[in-house]
Amino acid sequence: MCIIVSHKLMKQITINECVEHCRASGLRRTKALKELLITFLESKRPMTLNELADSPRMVDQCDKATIFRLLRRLIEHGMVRRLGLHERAAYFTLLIPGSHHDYLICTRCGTIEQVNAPCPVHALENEIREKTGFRDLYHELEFFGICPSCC
Amino acid sequence: MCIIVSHKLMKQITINECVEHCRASGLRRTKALKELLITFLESKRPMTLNELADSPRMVDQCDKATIFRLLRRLIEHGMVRRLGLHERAAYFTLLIPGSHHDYLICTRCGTIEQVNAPCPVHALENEIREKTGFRDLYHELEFFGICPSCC
DNA sequence: GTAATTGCAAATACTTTGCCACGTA
DNA sequence: TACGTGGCAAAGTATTTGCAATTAC
Repeated sequence: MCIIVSHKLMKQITINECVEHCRASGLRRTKALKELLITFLESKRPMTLNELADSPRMVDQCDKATIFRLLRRLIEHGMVRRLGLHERAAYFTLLIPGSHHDYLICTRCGTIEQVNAPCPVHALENEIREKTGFRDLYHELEFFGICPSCC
Repeated sequence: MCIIVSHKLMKQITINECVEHCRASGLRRTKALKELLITFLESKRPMTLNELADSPRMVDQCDKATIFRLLRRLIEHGMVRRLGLHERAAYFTLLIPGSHHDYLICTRCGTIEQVNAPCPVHALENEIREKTGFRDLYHELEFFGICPSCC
């Protein structure tokens, strides 16, 4: 069995899988849905609503509100995730030297608490610093889930 | 030497240190600044602008615009950090089963790229799942820094 | 035919700035 | 006194919704 698959073919497979998954979830097979999925698969990094709407595939193709509602449906069906711990608003944190914290957030009630455990990413951070040449490196680590009270 | 310090005293020390640090950076010793720092130190978790403005210490005390500008100054002086990889807008990402990525973001030019290394937090994630009873746990990990092109 | 989806425009919400008064150094 | 800071109000930008028209099934 051949495990060497062209990226194009791979993408094609994944797109069809994605569309089928959406169909199975009750979504309709619309052009906007397919184009959005392709845009995501081609991007390799998280995208904002504006970036999605302005991408070559979607501009002049469908309204920003449509993409917004598509994203919402895809999130509801677990196919898309909205990054970060914000509900619209930005979060700020005080930086105390020598004090780093990771957070555990309930996606249902929104509670944010500190994780009281040694942060396991320092080694990777050092590796990245050495290999990429990035300066002033730091990281953010958040765990999300449904807390016992909300289960 | 006594290492047992009351939380209240500890906080007092930290607040004074913070205020002094601000003074050394050229900021003025205003009431709003001190109240904001105390609010942060009392919260133990990241806060939004609205949360800060509505907190008991700050409500009816100073304007939201004032807090906004204070936060901006504190960020400029490296005493506060704004969480997440957003410049105002939310980021979305497609969820492909079995595919997890961490990201490396340049805080100067905004470039976002995938980190091609095994993610080191699975063990901690399992530990959190067992110890806290959170369900449907997942995590986000981002590294921030200044990329070689921007240095 | 029916129900989901879309476009357009309007409403919300969060963020940011202008301007002048005020307080800190 | 001089300049950073504050309050208030308005502007700017992102998100979200209402409704009628359209499209997928």
